[in-house]
Amino acid sequence: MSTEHEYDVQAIQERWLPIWDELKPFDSNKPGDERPKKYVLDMFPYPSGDLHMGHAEAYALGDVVARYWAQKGFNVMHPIGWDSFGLPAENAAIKRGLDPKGWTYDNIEQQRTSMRRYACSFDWDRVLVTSDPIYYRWNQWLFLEFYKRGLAYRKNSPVNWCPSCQTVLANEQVVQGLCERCDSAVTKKALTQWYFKVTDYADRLLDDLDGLEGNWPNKVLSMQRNWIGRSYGAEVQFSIAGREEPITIYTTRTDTLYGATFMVIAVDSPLAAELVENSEASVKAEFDAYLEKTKKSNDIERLATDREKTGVFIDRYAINPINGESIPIWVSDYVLADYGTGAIMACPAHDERDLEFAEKFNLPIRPVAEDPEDFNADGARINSHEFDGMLREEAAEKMLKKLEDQGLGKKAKNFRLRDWLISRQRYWGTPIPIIHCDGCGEVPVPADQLPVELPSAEGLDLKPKGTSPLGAATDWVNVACPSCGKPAKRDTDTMDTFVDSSWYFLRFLSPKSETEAFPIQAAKNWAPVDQYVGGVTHAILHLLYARFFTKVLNDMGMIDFDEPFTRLLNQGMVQMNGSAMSKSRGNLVRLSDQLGEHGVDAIRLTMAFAGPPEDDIDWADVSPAGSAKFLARAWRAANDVTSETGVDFKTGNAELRKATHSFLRDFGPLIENFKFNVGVAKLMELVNAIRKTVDGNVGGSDPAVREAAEVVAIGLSLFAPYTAEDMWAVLGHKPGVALAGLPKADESLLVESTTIAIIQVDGKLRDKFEVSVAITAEELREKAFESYNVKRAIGDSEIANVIVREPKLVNIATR
RNA sequence: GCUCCUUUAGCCCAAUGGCAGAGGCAGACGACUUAAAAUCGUCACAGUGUGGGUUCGAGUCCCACAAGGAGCACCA
Repeated sequence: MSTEHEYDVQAIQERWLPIWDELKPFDSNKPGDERPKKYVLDMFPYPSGDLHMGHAEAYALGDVVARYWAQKGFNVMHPIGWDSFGLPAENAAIKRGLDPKGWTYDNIEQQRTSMRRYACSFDWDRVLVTSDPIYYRWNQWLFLEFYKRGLAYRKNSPVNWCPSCQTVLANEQVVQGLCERCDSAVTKKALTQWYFKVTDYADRLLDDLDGLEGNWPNKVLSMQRNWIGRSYGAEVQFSIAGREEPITIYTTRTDTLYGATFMVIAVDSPLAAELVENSEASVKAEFDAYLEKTKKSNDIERLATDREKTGVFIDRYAINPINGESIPIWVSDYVLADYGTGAIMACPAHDERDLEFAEKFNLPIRPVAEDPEDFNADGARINSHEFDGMLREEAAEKMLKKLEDQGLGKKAKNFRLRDWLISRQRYWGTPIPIIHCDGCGEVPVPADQLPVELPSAEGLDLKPKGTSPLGAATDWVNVACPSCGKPAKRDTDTMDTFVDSSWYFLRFLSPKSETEAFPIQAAKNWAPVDQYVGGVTHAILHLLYARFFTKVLNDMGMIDFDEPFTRLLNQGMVQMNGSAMSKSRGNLVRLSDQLGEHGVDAIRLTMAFAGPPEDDIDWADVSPAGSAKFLARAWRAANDVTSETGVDFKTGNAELRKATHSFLRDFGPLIENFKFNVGVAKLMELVNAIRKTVDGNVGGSDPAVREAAEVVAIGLSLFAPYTAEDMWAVLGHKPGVALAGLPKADESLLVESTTIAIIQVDGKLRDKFEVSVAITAEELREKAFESYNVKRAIGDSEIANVIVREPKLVNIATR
């Protein structure tokens, strides 16, 4: 405990850290531990430097949850690791001419030290680092398992391409259509790349979101639903003059088939290329010019919403199967090559985009709805022969039936979700464990030859140049084919780092294992994650990929659940003066400065108290100095206790005991519902009550004061571990307030014999008085009518209704 | 354009459909002090973005609108 009668933040921090290292209160692997299990996980950080304010918020809030369950008597597994592969390390290395490895591991050490000082309740025996071969070996193993199941495959398709950096970019590396590194306009380029077949799981990924309702933020659920974007419709076959095979189009509006006046095909699709193959030179030239222009156009132009429609008529015709009509075929960039079949029927009378196109190129517009105002064509059909008069739904159904009978159409669904492009032409990532052999083709690296370790970066030019830097590591690239033994080459691409983070929560069960990705039995005991905590920035990609992996692992029989994160808490961001903190904006608040000025506990408490955790915190609006003041106040309250440990609380001051136990009743539900700010407010209330009791005529010797101070120390341990531990010592206890346990509220202390009854007339408060809680409805009603204020409010009005909710309320409604 | 969130005191934020205020910041006043800081105490301040509706009763439920924010975006 503090020797001075004064709250010394720095001294307290230095005192307890080594003692906790000894005690290991958050070791989740104690032999014979009988406590029920709880898996609490914070999204692991990228080691891009020291911890910043965002980390401070995330880990403060994650710690509240983890420490709460520990106080509730659970064996909490709260592990930490580093998501340490990726571009920032590589870019830093290029800039400084260093090995990405050194930069990465230096940062990890710095963050580890900062986390320890920040008193994170991590289990330090379960650390993982994704750039360790012992970790990424299992990325490779999983890749090969996916490959076996046809879930990992290579295909040639257009990808984001930065012409200046000469590299493929992930969607997330394209910012407003510009390369995040060099700000040049990103274009598309066709390349052969590795993909994971997420689309095979699209239905399950969408449908299973329903089961997360209530436990995941609605925002995330709707973002995921949006992203997956399932639509129901039909595939319809249009035969083509001069082509044997018909063209299949996808539509959600079979009911507008009679309004289809032309067909549009994605200009960059293989189908379009094929259709113009033997066209007249003039058509072909026009097509080629347009295709070239489209390829050069970048996302900036594509994003412009008011962009005029463009396209080329390719002098070919399709037959509309519903009426045998011949319609012209156009190519355009407004039809996407990789959605549906890359071809649509255009119904300009009932589709805004088609209408715009038709107007631009003077194509016929034929309405199929009776009411000219009915753009959506919900009402009665016209121009639709035997279907005339039918409403949208019936028309859709019957037209599809007709097509089905002729074998020209069938029900279909489509997803906005695309397969996951996982290959990167970069050095700092998990090598893809495939060997390319001229004779045998793609050959998986045999499991007993894993891991395929990254070669040293020494001598490699890491600068992006369109192909992976690993290609230059000739000793590494050239290997014997595992199948035929002839000279072959390793795949030189590395995996997207989202692969690493898609299953790391399972690796924590045995981070050091060299024989398995994770132990199946331990996964049964510990997983899925009971509580996941992290930023909303990962609402789509990371969470979707982790859900995908979980479903695949479930299908592989390795786990018995199919959702990885039972509950999810998304904390907001820390801002300064209304905007995200950044060096260039000049509003950067340094965590180390804040910790130095106010102490770890005050910063953690401020994060929890600022407001609901999912809201952004504006650092200009909060008061770490105020938090520090409260901590000192709480600490002094403990110092004011003069009774001995173990004193019988029952004889203590009744009023304070009641405050203590109503705190104990309210606190748990508040934390479990993530109302940390309210929980802190309740602690402040209790400290105020102690102060009042001590300074009043009861004094510090009353047992109720000790009881209240001990409860404050335990409750405070969730937010301010150093102060709480010191208070615990001041109160005469052995170190270990983190596991002291939250006492149960004594309900008998909370029973009221009287309450205040509210009397309303027409919903307005007119009188209130104290009544027994046992009062009958009849008695309360009578008392209400005796009130002078009530009589006056009623006046001459006639009474229409009297609502009595004894013992609290009477509402008299007048006419 | 589509989807979603938010709006309560000068500020950050509470309030199982039942007295609008739990807590804090900033503020005023007082006690302690030679003084200041720290500490302790007391106090003031809104009727819940706007307009409707449901209800005995609405900050809370429903509808429309406004403002601010987030995500997706030519997905046929």
